[in-house]
Amino acid sequence: MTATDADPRCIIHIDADAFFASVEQQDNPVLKGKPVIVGGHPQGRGVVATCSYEARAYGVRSAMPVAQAYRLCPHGIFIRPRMDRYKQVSDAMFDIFDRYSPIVEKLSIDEAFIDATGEHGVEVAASIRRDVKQELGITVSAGVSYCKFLAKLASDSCKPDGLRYIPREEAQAFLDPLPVSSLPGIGPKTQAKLDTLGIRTIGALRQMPETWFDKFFGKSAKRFREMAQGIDPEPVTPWREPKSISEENTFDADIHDIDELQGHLALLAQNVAFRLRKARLRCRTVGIKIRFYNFSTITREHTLPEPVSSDAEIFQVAKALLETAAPEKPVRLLGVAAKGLVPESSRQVPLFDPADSPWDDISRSMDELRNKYGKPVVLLGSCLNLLRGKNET
DNA sequence: TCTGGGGTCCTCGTGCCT
DNA sequence: TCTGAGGCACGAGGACCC
Repeated sequence: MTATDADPRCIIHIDADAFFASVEQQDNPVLKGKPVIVGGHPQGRGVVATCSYEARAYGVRSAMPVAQAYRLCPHGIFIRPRMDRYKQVSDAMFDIFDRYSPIVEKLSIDEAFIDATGEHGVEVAASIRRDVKQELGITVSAGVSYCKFLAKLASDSCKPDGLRYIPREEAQAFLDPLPVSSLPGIGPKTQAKLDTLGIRTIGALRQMPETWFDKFFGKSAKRFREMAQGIDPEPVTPWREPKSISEENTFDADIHDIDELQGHLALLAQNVAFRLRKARLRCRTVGIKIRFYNFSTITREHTLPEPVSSDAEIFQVAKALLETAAPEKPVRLLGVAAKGLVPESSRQVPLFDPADSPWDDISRSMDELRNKYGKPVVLLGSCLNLLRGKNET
């Protein structure tokens, strides 16, 4: 099969332009036309989440340390992210997508694939762009093609505020000169390895024999070989079950004290457990992540015989893992993850004791209080120790 | 330069069981 | 009883994405 074979699908990829920064500029028109940088504090450890195109003119990029962004653009307007507000605008944007197709795959807060098979894709994409601009005041770029990854490459190539269609007969000519890193799944490490072999473009990659793909990419060989040929049979999938829920925190200053680490761990465990219950899920595996002062990172996890979702049970496992890991170097980041997710109803109930775990009742009561008064109102004992320490300073 | 947070997927090593 | 092969689950870590 080649890119010229019949594939009757029509897929649109929509990607908001500098989403967080655009929302900030829309909410506060004084910011329009100015270099807006959304991310951590300029004197802190954060990175840039998004920046306006005015900031990009100074070399500021996403994922760049904020301190570096500050050096490049000291007169930039640095804003802390307001995720709740971005989520609101995102929901409104997805409501617009839903008007045009029942098959919408959410890739992230500001990006989606829309299956427009049977429609005139370019006209649909143009209408969506117009609606989003009129109703929400932000611009989105759209790519239209017969498969997902080409639709995405199309929208990437016309940013900002553009619309591009890649028909089947032009796919190979479009792909061949692009760098290999344009293919989803080829990041800096794989790109560097390919570079040492002299393979720098998708066209060069496409020329490699099938046996070479098998050896280089292993299990993913078929997918990369097909993508290089403009083939991507992946359907637009409206909903996927989450595989894990995690929360992590980078500290303002590295922490050495184990009690203080446990306090942070309790807060993280509690937030993860709260999100699990909100999603009506339980987890079988609890993991922790520790990143040390020198950026070396370790993970530890433990699988339980029965799935859990209470604050106390998740914290107990996380605490045991932290004790096993016994970090001796200063810690800059701590995280807690819940994996092996199963529906809430899947916990086995003992034959002669129909009651849930005693922690379930406690967690339910805590959730009611949290929902009423906000998250921090009920805290595990270890968190209280942490806050007590903070208040004393 | 100095690296966030929340995810997914893959590979590899190890231990257990048959 | 011992040994090796194969399958499987688990755990750790790397790479990647937005």
